[in-house]
Amino acid sequence: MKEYDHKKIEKKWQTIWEKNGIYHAKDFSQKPKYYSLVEFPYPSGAGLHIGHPRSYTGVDIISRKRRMEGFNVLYPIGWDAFGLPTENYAIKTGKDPRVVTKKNTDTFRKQLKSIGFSFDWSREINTTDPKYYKWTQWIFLQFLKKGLAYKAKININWCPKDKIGLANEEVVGGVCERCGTPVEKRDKEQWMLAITKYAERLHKDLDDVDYLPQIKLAQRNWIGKSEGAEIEFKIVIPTPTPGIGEVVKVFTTRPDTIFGATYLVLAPEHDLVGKLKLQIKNWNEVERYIKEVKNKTEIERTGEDKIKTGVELKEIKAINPATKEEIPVWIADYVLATYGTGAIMAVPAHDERDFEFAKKYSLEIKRVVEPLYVSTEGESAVKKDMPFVDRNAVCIVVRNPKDNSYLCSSWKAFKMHGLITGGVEEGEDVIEAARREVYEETGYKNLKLIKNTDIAIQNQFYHRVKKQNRWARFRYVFFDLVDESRDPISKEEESIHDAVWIKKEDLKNFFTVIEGEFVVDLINNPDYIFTGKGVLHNSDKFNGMDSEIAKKEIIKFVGGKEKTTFKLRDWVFSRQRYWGEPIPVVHCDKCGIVPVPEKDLPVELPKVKNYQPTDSGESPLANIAKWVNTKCPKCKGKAKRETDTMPNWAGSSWYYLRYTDPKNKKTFASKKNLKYWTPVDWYNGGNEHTTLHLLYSRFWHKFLFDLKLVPTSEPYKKRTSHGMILGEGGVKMSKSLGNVINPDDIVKTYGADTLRIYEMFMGPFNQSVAWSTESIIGARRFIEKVWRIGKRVLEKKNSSISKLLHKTIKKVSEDIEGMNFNTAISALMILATEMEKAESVSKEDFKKFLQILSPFAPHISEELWMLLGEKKSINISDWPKWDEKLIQDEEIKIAVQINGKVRTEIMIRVEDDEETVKKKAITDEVVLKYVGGGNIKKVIYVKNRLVNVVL
RNA sequence: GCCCGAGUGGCGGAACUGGUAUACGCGCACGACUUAAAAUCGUGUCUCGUAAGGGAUGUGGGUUCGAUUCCCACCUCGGGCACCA
Repeated sequence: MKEYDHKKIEKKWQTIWEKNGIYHAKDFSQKPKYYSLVEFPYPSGAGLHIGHPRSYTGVDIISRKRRMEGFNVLYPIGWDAFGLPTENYAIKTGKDPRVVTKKNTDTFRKQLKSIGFSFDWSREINTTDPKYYKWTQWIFLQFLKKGLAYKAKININWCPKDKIGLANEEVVGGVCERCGTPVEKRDKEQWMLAITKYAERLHKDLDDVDYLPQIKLAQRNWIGKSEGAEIEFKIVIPTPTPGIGEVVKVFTTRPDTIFGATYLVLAPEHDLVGKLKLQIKNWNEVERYIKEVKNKTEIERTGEDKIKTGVELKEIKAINPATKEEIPVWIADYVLATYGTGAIMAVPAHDERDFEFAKKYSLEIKRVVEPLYVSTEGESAVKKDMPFVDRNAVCIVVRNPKDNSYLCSSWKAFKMHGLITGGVEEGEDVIEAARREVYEETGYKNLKLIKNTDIAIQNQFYHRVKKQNRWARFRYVFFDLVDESRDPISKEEESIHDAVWIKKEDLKNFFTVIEGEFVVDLINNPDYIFTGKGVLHNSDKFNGMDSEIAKKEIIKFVGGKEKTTFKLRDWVFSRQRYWGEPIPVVHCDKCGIVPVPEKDLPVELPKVKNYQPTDSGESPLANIAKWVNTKCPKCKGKAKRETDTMPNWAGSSWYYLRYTDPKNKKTFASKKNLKYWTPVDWYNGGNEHTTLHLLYSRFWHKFLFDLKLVPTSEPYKKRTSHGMILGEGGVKMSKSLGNVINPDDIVKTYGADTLRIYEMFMGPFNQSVAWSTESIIGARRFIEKVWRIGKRVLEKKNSSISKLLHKTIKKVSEDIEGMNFNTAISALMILATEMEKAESVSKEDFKKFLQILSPFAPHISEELWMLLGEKKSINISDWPKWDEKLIQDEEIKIAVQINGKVRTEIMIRVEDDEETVKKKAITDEVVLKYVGGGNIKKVIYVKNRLVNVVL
């Protein structure tokens, strides 16, 4: 047998596999189907990135295993070829994007084939192929028909230098991604897709799919569901005019705080503002502010030090529906026109943003929710079924300004550390009570009042002396010590607790009371804003009510209604670009927007001379009169074609459906094929696509489901993601850093099998890892080791290493399912080393090894498999099963710990019972030495793991 | 600021559900084979200590017979979001 020659072997098998079509998915089969999917690549001019094979190998391994398990597997590939880089290249060089794309996909195809992926190449698709985008356009027309595609004037990102509208993805840190110019806002008519109509279902149906938890979370955050209420505030204007400005609707998630709503804020763009032009006394100022906001750049609006600004609408008031009081009305750009109702009730005491604004403009701050601390442990735990006795109390913060320490109380009878507290008697002033308590408990006399706050907490506990459940409200009062003069305190007080001075930085560790955290926060941050749940206060008949319960009650009380709002916005679906699917509508003066009849699809992209957008920011298509001017399909009169194109998310929103029936001319995919193949069983892709692409395609799928065009409501059963491959040293791989690795070089030097093994071995699949050319050699050595063993097995045959083999079969089988490819390979390496050490290895055992190796390294496995006399490809052989009985050990080594430290090991038989093992352990020489004359307190036995002897 | 993810040898990383920390690989050192080198194989490789023994999983606490794993606080790195009421 010859030396291992990866070039020859890999080329040979790739050719044979292709010729025999062993990776072709059969439409309809007796076998169960399995649809595994990877994100199809964007064929850039730079060629395949070293990161592509990571995801593709991972899913290739799963697909290969499934084939061997008897599934009819669909593992397809194609090209997501519309997009910016190609277009920019065309602008620069004047080359036709079709030609560039053809060249790039040819390169990619060749590269992918050289790595030996088991793709079904007969189903290759390309989003820029008119035969494909005909159906992208067709689906768009269905959206249009159902009223889910519409035109709207919206505020878009505009680059004044490139004179072009930018998608959000093209704005990085407030500047144009391409030229670095600060981005401006501009109103422009755009096509929109009403994804928000599906927000609730996109959110809820995540419950039923098997996505990694982080992916579900990211989707949920992006959709941003929040439940709250819509509440109307009456507007009071000096000269009432019927029909204008009578109410403002606000959206809030905290209706429970409405008694603390001390002003109203409208977004500057809010409808009402213009309507009240004549009523607003300071209209000039208001108008100036609105203009200013409109002209703010993205950087100014969202930049680091975004100080809140706003203007009061003078003479305009609103009525708080809970308190019936008049409150001022403001406009401010911290309120977004596009979220909720574009107006808020501001509750500065319980919202950080409102607080910041209120502080700046000296608006009223009214606290209406107070945190509740309930004692549940120890002697002060609240007794069940016992009524509460209400109590007014005070919590006194006394600071010694000399050393910035605080007066605390330490109880003698039990471990309790807190501040000085005490009850406020009927008719007693709070400050008086506070001074009295400090004096009685500590003897300090000269205190200077710093702040009498309206901050309070509520505390439910059991009073162990008075034997009653207490519900106390502690007001916080701040004093500074004037001098240290002090009177002696009573014997009784002395016996209960000590007064101690604690430095500010030590307070956190000192307090044992459950509200200690609150106290420390309060001392560190006098502007304490409480945004949590609690108990209502200052809220009339709702006082004392739990804030969660109060939400519903108050909505009823003020006549509001429960309302769910989403962060998700409708999808801006048009681009003023050349290299995208033309939006298939025409504009007719008489008939308005008219869809292109389905029989006339596709609307093909015409050839142009110049790919530069026009001066007005229209797509270059607008310059081609011959193409633009057309007949109206309805009235046959003059009409103009829409020149906007679709974003490059369009083609990828449904491509997985096309794979099931890629050549169909009558429909995007036949029902029969869709029924057989969908949903996708396992979809793996990059983290960067967990929000947009995944959400968009789920949206399209649900829409098609509603039209009864696809059989399931979700496209993907399972979704996982892979980590990036970084350059050496953990930095990003980029041309400018010169650390780009070309997969071609690796395949040439080390072989595809080595590349595959290395990429799977280098680290956990879902985590980013740094590339290391130095380390590849390990993967290569492993492959060579396999070759050497194969050579020897061919020459002589013999005994069996079945125990380790079966353990490895189990480990590899399970690890593949969990995408723990690195540990699977580690197990294969251990087995290979053992096989090489063994005197001999039987053919049968080695073949099983080859089978479990084959998904990772298909070429060498196939070569050795055939050399061993097999006639049919290893790829369609049966996945080996492990024998549970063979895996069981009879004797095992377990650890013996003394006080949790491993001191020795003993051999036990697996069938030994606990007593036997413990006896064996405590009579062990080493253990006896440690025990000496001492007592053994306890012996813990963890089955087949260890014995811990506690002395 | 908020939300996710991650911190383990010289390096990439392993450790099931709280149960022998450092598997596997790279690198390094020594040895075998060789005229020699490469390749390959073998041995060793967390750290302090001659040893007995001690100390180590970002830092500091806690729970436990026992913590990389659970809880609390903090630090660093990576990614996402960014006034969403």
